[in-house]
Amino acid sequence: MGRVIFHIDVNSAFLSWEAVYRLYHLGGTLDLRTVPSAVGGDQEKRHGIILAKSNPSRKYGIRTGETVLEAKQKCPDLILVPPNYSLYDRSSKALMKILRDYTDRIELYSIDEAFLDMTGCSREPEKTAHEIRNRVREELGFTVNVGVSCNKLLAKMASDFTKPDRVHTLWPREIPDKMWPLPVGDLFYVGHASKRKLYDLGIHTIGQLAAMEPKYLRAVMKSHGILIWQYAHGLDDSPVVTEPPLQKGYGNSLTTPRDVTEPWLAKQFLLSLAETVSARLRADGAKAGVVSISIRDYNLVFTGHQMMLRTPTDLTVEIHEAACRLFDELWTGLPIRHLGIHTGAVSRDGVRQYEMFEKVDYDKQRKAEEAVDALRKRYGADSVMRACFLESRTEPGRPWIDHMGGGISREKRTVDYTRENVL
DNA sequence: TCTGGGGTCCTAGGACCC
DNA sequence: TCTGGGGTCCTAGGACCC
Repeated sequence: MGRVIFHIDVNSAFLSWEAVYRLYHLGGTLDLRTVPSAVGGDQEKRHGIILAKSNPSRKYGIRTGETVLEAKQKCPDLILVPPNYSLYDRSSKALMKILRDYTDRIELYSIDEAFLDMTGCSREPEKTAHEIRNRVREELGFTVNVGVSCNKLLAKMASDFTKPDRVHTLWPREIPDKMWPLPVGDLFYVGHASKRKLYDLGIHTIGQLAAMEPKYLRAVMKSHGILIWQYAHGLDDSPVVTEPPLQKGYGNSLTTPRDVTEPWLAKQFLLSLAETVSARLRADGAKAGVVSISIRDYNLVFTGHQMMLRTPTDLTVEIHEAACRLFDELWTGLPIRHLGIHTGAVSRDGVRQYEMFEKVDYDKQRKAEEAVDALRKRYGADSVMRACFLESRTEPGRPWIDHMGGGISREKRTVDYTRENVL
């Protein structure tokens, strides 16, 4: 007996959730979904890309990922709203709660997508799919597409057919009719680079890809060639994974409001990033054995540098120290647009190996950072702040570093808990 | 055209070991 | 001075997803 897999996909998730919020929680009268509108980042802070768009804005050729500026040029009347991640989190949880009424074999694929393993359910799959679709619309106010098939790949391809508020099947026998005529770039895991390679080979549709000799694809595209060839035939036996796998790494990165040319300022941004990364490590009881940084310069050229730590750590100070060393080794002096810290080689054994000559007293430092974590959890991220951030905030001519504190007031409590480690 | 931020996996090359 | 082959670890970079 074959499997039955659903893929649930929220239509224009960020935008729909904002639209519903404005209608039902703020009592607004305009439904953003009915006019050209989009969720986009703040241009002032150089975060200006389109994250989600309404259906009517499709007519203007607005695409997800393009700059807010481009979108505005295409449609001057475009209504832009800022992202609201806590709203998305709540909306996602409400959706998942409904889905759990149908099965507990759910894989949360992303904030707005899930796979359901419906194998063995007595009801007809399409009927259940329509019930889910209707319930989400009626109870939550936004719409979903449901893709129905026998594996995750086909279910996902199916949910991407016509939108919104639709159920589509893509059973294996339907592949030639429903999937093979599609442009090859629509296939899962055929991104920009693969698409270009395939076009160079004269492959424009999924059907043409399916007709290729897999050995040939392997020669051109390595193992990825085999993967997408299998996908073009609808082959996928990956299971619906209920338990989220342990995270392999923790990272934070940011586009600075303006290009950074001074090392001290770059290192201050790195401190801010080290704080959030290490707080997440501590919250998960994890330690990182590798620290890496990335720099994107004003020409948008990406570079990275990494190092192994002698001892895995979850301390802000140690991750920051490593990041600064890497920065000094990597930075060529070009103005910086984007900075990132990523950690890897994560261990979760809960013990700290002590070195012969510890630079910092781990236990003492760990307690201090833990105390700050607790305060921030209770009173908000801005409740505790390093003195260096306060000072730089008030330094004349640098008001733009503001965002690092999220706009704190000077009256708020500040604890400089690692004076000696501040730059 | 002037591109955010969070991840995962794969590959190639160099260092090093036997 | 020149020379093999196999294996592991580390790093850089690319590709993909949302």
